[in-house]
Amino acid sequence: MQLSKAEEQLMQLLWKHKRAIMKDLIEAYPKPKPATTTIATLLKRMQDKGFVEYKQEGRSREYFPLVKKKDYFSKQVNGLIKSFFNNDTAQFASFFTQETNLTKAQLEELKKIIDSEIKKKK
Amino acid sequence: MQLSKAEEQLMQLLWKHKRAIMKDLIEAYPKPKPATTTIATLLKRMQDKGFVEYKQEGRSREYFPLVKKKDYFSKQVNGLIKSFFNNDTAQFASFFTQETNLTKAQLEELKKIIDSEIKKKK
DNA sequence: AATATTATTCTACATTTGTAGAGTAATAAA
DNA sequence: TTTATTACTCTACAAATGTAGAATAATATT
Repeated sequence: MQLSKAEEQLMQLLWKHKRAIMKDLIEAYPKPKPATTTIATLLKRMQDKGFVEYKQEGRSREYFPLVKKKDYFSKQVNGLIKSFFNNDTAQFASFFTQETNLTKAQLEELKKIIDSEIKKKK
Repeated sequence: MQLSKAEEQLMQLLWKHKRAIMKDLIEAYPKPKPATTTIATLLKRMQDKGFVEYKQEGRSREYFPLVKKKDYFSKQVNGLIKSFFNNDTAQFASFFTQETNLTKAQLEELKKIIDSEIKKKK
């Protein structure tokens, strides 16, 4: 099952905090902070979906992510690549490189990374 | 406004066909083809959202996309980069390069593309 | 102890989404 | 022209989502 938009936003906060009680999470929200009950609902749903767990800590709970941000992100990107490039990762990569506004310096940087990846693969 | 999952899937078909009447679209669906009315509903909603338009062609309509696949895709990727990498495209790029299973050949290929991009920027 | 504060759960409700039947108009076939 | 077929629109409805008030339990204040 997937996280909805609102859930994903909250997940980002959790990833950032590593572990957090509801209070912290709400504080982390910008301007029109949602009601505590809203967050409570989201956390509960995220638990049901298996993305979050908590540990009772005194009177409150310390929530923490069950899935790594990296893994979640990878899944997202792969989903995109799958539907838009028919799973051809390389095609995506070249598209990305050409369509994104990376500066020359960033491109150089990227090239360096790719080079070291190539070496690793060897 | 955004396309929902089902709408996006239909959009992919439209992008592939360039222009198509409902019949073609339904045919393009795999195994458990949705009811015609389902597709009709989706097309209507997509119109409301401004992603699709049609031209009456005899007794049926020829539907066509109003947004380019490329643009739509870019927006998706940028959304991801924004929420996961705080808008740091380069960081995303390096992450992508390291986490994706590109073969050595694909990496070489990508490197070539990046090189030509670098030259373009120069 | 009586009361206020917190942290959660329960319930609720408006939207959005996925799916499709019923109805209708236009056209084609008998 | 009577009937069947097509191509839609309208209406419907269950599930998922976004949001939050009311109720409750546990704890902290007065």
